[in-house]
Amino acid sequence: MPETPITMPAWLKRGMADLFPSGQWGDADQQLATRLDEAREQNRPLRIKLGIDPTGSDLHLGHSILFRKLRAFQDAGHTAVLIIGDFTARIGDPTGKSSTRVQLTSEQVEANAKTYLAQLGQGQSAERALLDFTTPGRLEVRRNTEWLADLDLPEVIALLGTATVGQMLAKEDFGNRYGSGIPIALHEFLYPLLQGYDSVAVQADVELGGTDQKFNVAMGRDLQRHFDQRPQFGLLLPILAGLDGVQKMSKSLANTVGLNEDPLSMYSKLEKVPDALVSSYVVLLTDLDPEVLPVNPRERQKAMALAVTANRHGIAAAEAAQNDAAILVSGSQDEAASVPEALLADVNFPAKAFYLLSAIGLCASSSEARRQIKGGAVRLDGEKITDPNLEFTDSSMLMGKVLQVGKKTFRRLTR
RNA sequence: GGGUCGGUGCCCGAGUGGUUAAUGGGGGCGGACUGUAAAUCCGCUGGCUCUGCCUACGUUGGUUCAAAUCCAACCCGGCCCA
Repeated sequence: MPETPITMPAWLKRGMADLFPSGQWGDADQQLATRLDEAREQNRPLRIKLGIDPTGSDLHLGHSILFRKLRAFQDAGHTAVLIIGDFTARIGDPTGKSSTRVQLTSEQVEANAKTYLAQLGQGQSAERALLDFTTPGRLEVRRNTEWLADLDLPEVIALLGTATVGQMLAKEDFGNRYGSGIPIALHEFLYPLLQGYDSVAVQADVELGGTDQKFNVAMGRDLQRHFDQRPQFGLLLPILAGLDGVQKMSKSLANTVGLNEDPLSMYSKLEKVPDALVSSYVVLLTDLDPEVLPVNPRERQKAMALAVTANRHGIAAAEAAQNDAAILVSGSQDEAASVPEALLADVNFPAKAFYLLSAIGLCASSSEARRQIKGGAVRLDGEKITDPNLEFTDSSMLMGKVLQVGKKTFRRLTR
């Protein structure tokens, strides 16, 4: 006789894109709410797995969706198991065809892992931290070299034996690549298996991931069964759309907001995300009720940008950023407090305008700087510069002035 | 291993001996407009303290006054065969 279905708490459901298995009825292996309930009764926290590959140095808002959910589990008393994929990262993720796969050294991987942890709030004040690093029992940080580095060939072969080529090709991206003649290296097939094996190694009850991770998370379930463990639940969250509003937020697409960006640039980027994205940003990146947002689309953007920025930097800094963003656009730079500074010490005088822009990093190259000037994008204290070769004889004539490229990139020149 | 087709700028993709930093599209950036948006229109889109110079069409070498374009070897990939 079926039990009454247990409703899932709101914190769990918020933003959720997929949950499997997710039967309305069923025992603790079929229904996450039941498993949560069981955990409470037995006073045994669930183990919530989230894996990250330390292949870069910056985390962005897209990542933070997952960390926020992980944090919600922590706050509900469960154990976050953060897996740093140092093994897989070192081999180099082969996804993406022609790019030479950079083999990261273990030193680089470890350095990246450290910056990740710092961005998540390790060693920082608890209120700003994305994860709870301090409450005992709430966080385990594990590196998968711990169990992957020592697998021997028979074990690897056994792992490979648990899946078929057909299953692999059923995975969307493998299937697409195969279908359109883009090479797939054999060892790429090993990745889902290794990620699944991570679940075995840490005995995960739940694995968090983006919706693109469904295959890998499901693989974890298969492997756990294979190793006589209770299979984990897969809780998938949406992939955050990037600032372009179309593609996923990804550093290589240059449409990200970094977690350690200053409040002003964070706010400035967020307040102009496409209207269609505002609600999803609110749901996925804040605790606000989307219902309470202003109706006016412009005001919605601002409210969202303020909330997300405040989440990271505190409400005071976020409000200052909002204020400064408005001031900067209206053209009165002098009143804005939080304009990032640029050091004139890096510039050799006399300096022509195009060289100045590239020397302080406002433009990617001096050719780029010439183009921007010719395109009418560059202003010094609000006054348009039209001649790329305009020469500044020494730094004193520039001190304290605000140099601007386009509508939203500003630097205050200092020594 | 054999056959065959192919490797061009951020991406796709033209170009098959000579005003070629290389058509076109996408993307990106900038300008106008606007809601700091979308849509639309316009411009730009290798680098260099730049009236010029340098580096670019898988790699290396060769032919030529001249090569992304011809030749050779090599590297890498798709497909078919084994």
